[in-house]
Amino acid sequence: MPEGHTVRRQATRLLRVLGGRRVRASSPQGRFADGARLLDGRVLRSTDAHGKHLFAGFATSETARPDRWLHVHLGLYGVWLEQDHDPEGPEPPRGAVRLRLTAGSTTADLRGPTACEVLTAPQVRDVHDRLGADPLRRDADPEAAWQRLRRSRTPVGALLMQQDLVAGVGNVYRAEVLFRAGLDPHRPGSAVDREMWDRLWADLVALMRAGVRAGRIVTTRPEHRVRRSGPASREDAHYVYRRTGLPCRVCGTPVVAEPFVARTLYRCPVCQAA
DNA sequence: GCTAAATGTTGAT
DNA sequence: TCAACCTTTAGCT
Repeated sequence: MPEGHTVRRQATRLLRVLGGRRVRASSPQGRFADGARLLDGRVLRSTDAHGKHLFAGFATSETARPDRWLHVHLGLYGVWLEQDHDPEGPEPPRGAVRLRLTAGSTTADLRGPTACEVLTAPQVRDVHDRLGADPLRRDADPEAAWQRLRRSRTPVGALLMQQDLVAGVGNVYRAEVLFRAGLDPHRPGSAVDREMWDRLWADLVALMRAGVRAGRIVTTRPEHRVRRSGPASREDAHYVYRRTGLPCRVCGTPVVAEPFVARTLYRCPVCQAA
């Protein structure tokens, strides 16, 4: 589930349902008992997303500035589950719930995150500082990313996944944006020209914004789908991601998959020729 | 019904 | 380089 667009949605959602309210925090699973205690009884004042990292600012009152932040990274399995319930209380936790946040009749359960911790302001700044340009953020600095990319011999397909370069891109957006650009993932960053980088960045901004709106990743243009009208079906959502052996939507060549930097890389060998 | 893989990162070896 | 985190789903039988 979680690439940058998902985390952005969750940040918005969390603020909408729990923002401005005094929150009960607990760790039914027990692993985050100390952290939950630090948040329990505080007011959720703000949320933010940078790449795949979510921050939630908690304060002592409805008007105070946040003085501690919940920092969550979902990793591969992590998930937020929200429930509406009557005032007597939420349903008992299902599965291993690391953190439960409740205000009024709304509860958000966090399960399976890679990171879940309470940070101070300087520590939050440290996390931001080691993250790169997020296509979903207004303060993103694609120029800095370009300056690093153009000096790197690392394949562009690997660079796009480096969160300190571009934040929020995962395996789906990586594969899809490279396909849409007609770019071989193995090409070194230094062999990507400025025009191509600008195109990649603009496409990431457009695709990820669409992902935030739709709540899912859709990268295909209608003319490349089996069903050309209406919302894209699950089968029609991607050009190459998880389409190993299926014909490329543009040229018909079977899509190939290969292990690449500890992940599976999908591409069309013709549309993305070296 | 079972197994493997999955949109990710960290920390140990 | 690999295990761990922890759950869901796709693809088998």
